[in-house]
Amino acid sequence: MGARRGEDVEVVAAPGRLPDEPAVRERARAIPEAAVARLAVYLRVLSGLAEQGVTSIASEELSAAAGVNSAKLRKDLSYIGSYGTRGVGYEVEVLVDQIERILGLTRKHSVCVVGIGNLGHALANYGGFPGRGFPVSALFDVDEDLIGVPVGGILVSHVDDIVRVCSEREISIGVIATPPPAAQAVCDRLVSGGVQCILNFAPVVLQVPDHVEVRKVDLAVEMQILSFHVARRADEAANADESGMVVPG
Amino acid sequence: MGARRGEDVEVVAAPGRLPDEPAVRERARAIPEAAVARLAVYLRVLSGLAEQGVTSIASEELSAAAGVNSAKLRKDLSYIGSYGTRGVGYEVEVLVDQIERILGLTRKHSVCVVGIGNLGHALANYGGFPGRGFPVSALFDVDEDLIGVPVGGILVSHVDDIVRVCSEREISIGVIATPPPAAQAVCDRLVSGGVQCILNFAPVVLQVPDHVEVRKVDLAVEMQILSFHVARRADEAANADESGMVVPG
DNA sequence: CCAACTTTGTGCACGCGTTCACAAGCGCTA
DNA sequence: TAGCGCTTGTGAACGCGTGCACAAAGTTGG
Repeated sequence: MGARRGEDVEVVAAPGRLPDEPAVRERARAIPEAAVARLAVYLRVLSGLAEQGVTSIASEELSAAAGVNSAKLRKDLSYIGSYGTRGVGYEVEVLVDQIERILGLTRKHSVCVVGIGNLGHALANYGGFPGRGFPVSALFDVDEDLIGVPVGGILVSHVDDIVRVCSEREISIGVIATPPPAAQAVCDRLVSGGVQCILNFAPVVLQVPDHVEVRKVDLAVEMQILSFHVARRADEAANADESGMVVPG
Repeated sequence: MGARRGEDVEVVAAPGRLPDEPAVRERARAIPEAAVARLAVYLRVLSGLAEQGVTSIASEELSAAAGVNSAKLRKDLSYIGSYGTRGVGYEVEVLVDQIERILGLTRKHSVCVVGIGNLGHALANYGGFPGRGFPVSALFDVDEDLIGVPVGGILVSHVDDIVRVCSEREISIGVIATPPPAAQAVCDRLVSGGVQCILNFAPVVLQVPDHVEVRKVDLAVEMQILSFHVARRADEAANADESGMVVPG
């Protein structure tokens, strides 16, 4: 849900393509975003299973563990190819490899965190991020007292050096954990530094060029959505009440 | 994206309802989740405008500030009623009040945070959460060294006391920031303690009863989605390359 | 080797959310 | 007060994602 996205992605998949051509790359483009998010969840569940020594699993069981229905799981997996065996199920290791390939986890993506406050600290210490590796290879802040201090094994640099450091260390993903007013300026520098994707924790709508992908994690919004549901429940209860409904039990 | 949601919400809105009846409560149920999330964003933008002394605004300008198109903005606002003036725009204060009402922000919702590690610390110190208040009124951890220690002004309690403390302080929203293995047990206790909604930071698919709402914030998944986009871009570039495309510039 | 059973992969239909485009409504001006 | 221009609010069409249900395919047992 970046500032502008999709909008005009007109070409979803080449329509008149030869059927025998693999077209993996075109296929990748056609995977719905929601499915990509679920694939990441499947990957985690599968990794857990692999550690437990499970080698094979059916869609029914895997879908239950991932909290979706089995048809959706199979459709999601079909986006990346046919790696199951009918009558048997899926080989865990094969799925793990294929999902990692599609998600681009075979290459390591260097990450930087900007804003080493409470949240930034937490993110920096997260340690390469759960699951396999997104190495955090740069940290930035404005506070002079923090510059040069190691956090989670990385030395904090000054935000003025974002462009240079990001270029040097080939950072592809930037995480913004600054106060809201600083976010847009930091974002601009990350873009100048060649960062392709941004994960934004600041409650601000970022403006970015079309070639940069933004995802935002907005705690206030999440809380307010929950608040909405609490209110909705309360209203429902009030409604049921005034319409003379008998309380069960 | 809780474990199970929606599924069978058959009743979307009473079909043959009298047109003159307000039916605000029924209306509330019909607001799509995506629209609720955007309403929260509009609310933040509007609050900022109000502070700057702006009293009135048109959909075109507001939508630009929120990063959506104007038609979507107007449709979203129409879900909560007709509070605009044709030919003029919307009164900022009116919109703020109405969105707050719909989101249930008129009542304060007490929040608790479970797991006072790096992330939990950050959340506890977030200070009533951005925008107007979600007072954090309880903190929990297993670590004996943390029990009784004040974090962000609140004393940390033991996770064994979750049920009692949540009941006593009428906590309606629980935030889980524990390691993955502890998440489900903590979740069960929160539910027993009467918590209605859960915000889950642990990379685990939580199982909850139907009457509890779960939202998850999964950093690993977010990173992997970004990774997918990086990979997609790289593939596109490779494609364009091998098809003999001329690099612009 | 055949039959029965199991599970995948997917065509199709349904429903929700987004977008378009315009009618309805309000204010301003003459 | 009538006409004009602007902006809202929404009916309708479109497109995407979800869920169903079944054909295809593979395995096991006789």
